Amino acid sequence: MRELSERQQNMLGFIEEFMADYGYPPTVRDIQSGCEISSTSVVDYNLKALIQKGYINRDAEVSRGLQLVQGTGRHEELPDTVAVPLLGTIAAGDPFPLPTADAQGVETIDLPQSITGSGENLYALRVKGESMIDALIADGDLVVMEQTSRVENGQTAAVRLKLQDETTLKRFYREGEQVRLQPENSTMDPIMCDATNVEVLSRLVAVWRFIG
Amino acid sequence: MRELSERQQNMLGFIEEFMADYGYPPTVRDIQSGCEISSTSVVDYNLKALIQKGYINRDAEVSRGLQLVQGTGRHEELPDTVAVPLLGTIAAGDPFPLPTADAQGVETIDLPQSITGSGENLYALRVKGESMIDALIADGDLVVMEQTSRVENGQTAAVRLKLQDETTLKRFYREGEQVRLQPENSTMDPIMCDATNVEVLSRLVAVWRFIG
DNA sequence: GCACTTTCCGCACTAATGTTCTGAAACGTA
DNA sequence: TACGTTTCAGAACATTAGTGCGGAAAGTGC
Repeated sequence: MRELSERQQNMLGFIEEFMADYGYPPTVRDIQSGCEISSTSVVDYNLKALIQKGYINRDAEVSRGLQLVQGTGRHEELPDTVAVPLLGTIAAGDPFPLPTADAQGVETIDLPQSITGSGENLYALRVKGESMIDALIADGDLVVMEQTSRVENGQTAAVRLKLQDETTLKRFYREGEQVRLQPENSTMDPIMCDATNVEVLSRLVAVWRFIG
Repeated sequence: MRELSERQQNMLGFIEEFMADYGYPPTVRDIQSGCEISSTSVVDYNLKALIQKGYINRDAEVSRGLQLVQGTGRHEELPDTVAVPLLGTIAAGDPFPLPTADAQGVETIDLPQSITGSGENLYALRVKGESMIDALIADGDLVVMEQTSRVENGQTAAVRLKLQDETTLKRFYREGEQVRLQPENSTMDPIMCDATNVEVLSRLVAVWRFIG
């Protein structure tokens, strides 16, 4: 994607604006007057440049035959939501699931992009039972996890205790050679264990409880 | 919005399809061949009918000068998200806020339409402090409420105890002349009180906890 | 300066395209 | 059947609008 001259930027902006206003693309002469260009052939010349550089498509001999190429505009709308795969349920005692290669036909849930960001490495699980009540997560809640092996102190993570072969969701604090795993619920006591015994599986990104 | 003849329905469908395919509207002759119509004047005639009936707009003497009128199409996409007003914070002891007439400039949060439904009467509050820990709601959580005075048994609602002048968020069970208010956290005891002393303010629809 | 490329200009040409006119067919109603 | 309205047909017309050509201006590297 090469750079655009000032005139080409003007034209591209005008085309975007025009299409938003009118719902159909401008003619060569619309662009000419809109961008104060002295000749239609100059518009044609720069439209060809825009095609060459991959910003628009154009159907020959078709009036208003312009199409904006997706992903190049400055004023494009981002999709409102990201589809996050819902990989199943997590129940007390179950090993914490990890995302597998995207199987087709997996159920997904839509989450606002403003919250999920890019949605990379995210997956969701439905919580079954009271196993996470100490993390203020109830039966039926939806938890959104990000698969990662690195968490910051104070973040909530799904961790596996290797020796005990247990998986649990706790706040994670590295304290020297030790790791402190702190339940969300302040009335419960933290667990201390050796850092080598702790494997971080994923990070809690969000909890979504929806009451019909 | 009057009814359309078969030909007009065909034409409208063709226009929608064409615009989805090409990104710009069809010409009169595109419609003519696409709908197998024998004359451009017939297309023109029926376009005028579609304008008359409110399905499209048309700019005179402008090639491809068609615009679909919003809200009339069969294949239109619904918006992905609903903007729910974020009316402020709720802290321990505060009276539970109720939505006021839509003040302009209120911050909003986008929630997926699949979850919120129409979004009628919904508003959101940021939870401050541990006041709702017994409802499994943590500091910083976002609660989505629906303003209503009617709740079903077992739903979680914001209720005001008139005599005590207290507001609280509990599961609501009507039991004859009494109301049982049950904390979400099963280790805590329910409150029983007289039905006349309980005013339902709003219903908990969702809890959203997001960890940066 | 000189050669070369990029960009611009004005204009003319022609295809694309909306519009209109006359009349006919189809349809409903008295 | 007679009449008015709606819809369709075919053709011609008038703009609209894309394209191409010769040449000029502006920038670039030697």
